[in-house]
Amino acid sequence: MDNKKVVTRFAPSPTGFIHVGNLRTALYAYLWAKRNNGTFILRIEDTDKAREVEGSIEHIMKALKWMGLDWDEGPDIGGPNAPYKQSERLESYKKYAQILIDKGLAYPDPYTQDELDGFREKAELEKRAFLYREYRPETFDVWDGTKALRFKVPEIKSYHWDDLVYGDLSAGPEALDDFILIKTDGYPTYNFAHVIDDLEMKVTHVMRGQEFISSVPKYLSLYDGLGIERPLFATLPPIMGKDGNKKLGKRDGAKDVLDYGKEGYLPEAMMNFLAFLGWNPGGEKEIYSKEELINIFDISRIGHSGAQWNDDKLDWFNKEYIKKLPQDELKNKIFEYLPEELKIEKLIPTIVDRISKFGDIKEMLERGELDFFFKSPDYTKEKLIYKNTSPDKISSNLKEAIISLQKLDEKEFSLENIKVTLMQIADKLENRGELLHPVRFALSGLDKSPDPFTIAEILGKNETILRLQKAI
RNA sequence: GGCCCUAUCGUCUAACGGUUAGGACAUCGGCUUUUCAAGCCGGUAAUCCGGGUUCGAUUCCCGGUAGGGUCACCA
Repeated sequence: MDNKKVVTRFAPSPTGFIHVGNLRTALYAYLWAKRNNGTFILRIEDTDKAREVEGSIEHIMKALKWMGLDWDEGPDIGGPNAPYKQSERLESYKKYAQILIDKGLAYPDPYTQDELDGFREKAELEKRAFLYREYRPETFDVWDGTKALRFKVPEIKSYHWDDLVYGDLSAGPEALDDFILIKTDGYPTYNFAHVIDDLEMKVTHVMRGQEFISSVPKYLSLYDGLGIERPLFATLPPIMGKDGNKKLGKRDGAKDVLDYGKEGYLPEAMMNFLAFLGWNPGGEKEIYSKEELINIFDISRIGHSGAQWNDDKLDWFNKEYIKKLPQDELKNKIFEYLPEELKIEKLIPTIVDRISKFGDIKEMLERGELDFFFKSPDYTKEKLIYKNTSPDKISSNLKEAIISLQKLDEKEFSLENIKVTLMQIADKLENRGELLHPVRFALSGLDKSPDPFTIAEILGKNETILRLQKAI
């Protein structure tokens, strides 16, 4: 096993978008493959034709690409073990099904759906798990494809196995049953298909969520029945919803991965955040680039307990990554969310300080926080007054400010110079607010706004002077 | 109900028998040029409970409790 090239796979079913829980599974599989210079496979598990949603394969691929999880083999690019869609691998499943039939380990299910429902209902009434194998027929018909093909569990026993994350895992014989290999529609079940595919695609590490633990004995009995070597298992702890009481799932509002992109989250931030949801390299560093994650990711440090989804922490990660963005990239990103008249470079620092994701810009605009730039402020005289200062005093302060600012020429009208100029006046006052507040208000007309120096710099000399004169 | 998994601040986690139980997010307080934001500094806050094992348990074992998962011709 040690010398084998590491092969991992992400195997979604095309039933819609993938959410962040799915994405973390993909991320871990990706990181582990890359860490070991191995292969990361994308395989589409489209065996449930009823639930299939059109366009989801493209959607899923788009989501993986968004976060930079490129696959080495997949339905679009092919690979040595193509095809990578289960619906195109029916011959393989048939072949292995025949092997099982020949071994006497597979048989057609003689019961109707109603009969099965009856058995299940009975078990439920008796408050015990339903086990099909208790109804296994004595003699098997020849399978002609019109009935579902079931696996005959070779040996009913407790299974113990080793998991790379959880260590020793076990399940009682109740977990073992004659599950369906091939459905009446001719497609295999996940239980059967994934085992065959993993074998043929030489997958070495199967990484999947905790919800599969109780199914593992079924797979183990199938590996045994087939007489094939099984891969290594790495079980991932669940991601819980915001309330922390349920596994994250679509029906509880788990969002489409691509929606995070639309809201202005950076893929690097999402990757970093997701990597840390259930895994931690130890130590106190938290910001890790993709390359760093690849170098340090270790299956054995994946946690065992469910982690609650936390938007605040994601926002924090995102802000950290926004701050690290190169100027031109930052500018492009921000301008994407800005109307034409506000695509002003001077505005960028003011915006960056006030957002954690680019989508927040939309809300800033809605709240009118940037109105000062293109609208001449509209306010009542009283708003200019600072505490108990008299209107006359305010006026004379503003006049002094204008005179001083006039001395700066256009070129000198920088944040630093404006600040020095205004502070010189303000410091002579009993209260700095007697100047700073009216100036800020005259320029912005807003109760909450950036500081007066910043606004003045953004507006430029002419507009600043104009608004101050108007205020007087 | 059977089977299985889990349990450290509100949240994500570190500490793989000996620490004043560490960090981050959130929260609270302070500072910085009035407001807002950002930034900086600081505070509050945790080993689920009960038994063992041990000189010593967050750490190992058992039992409870709580939470989660699973028992499909879904994956």
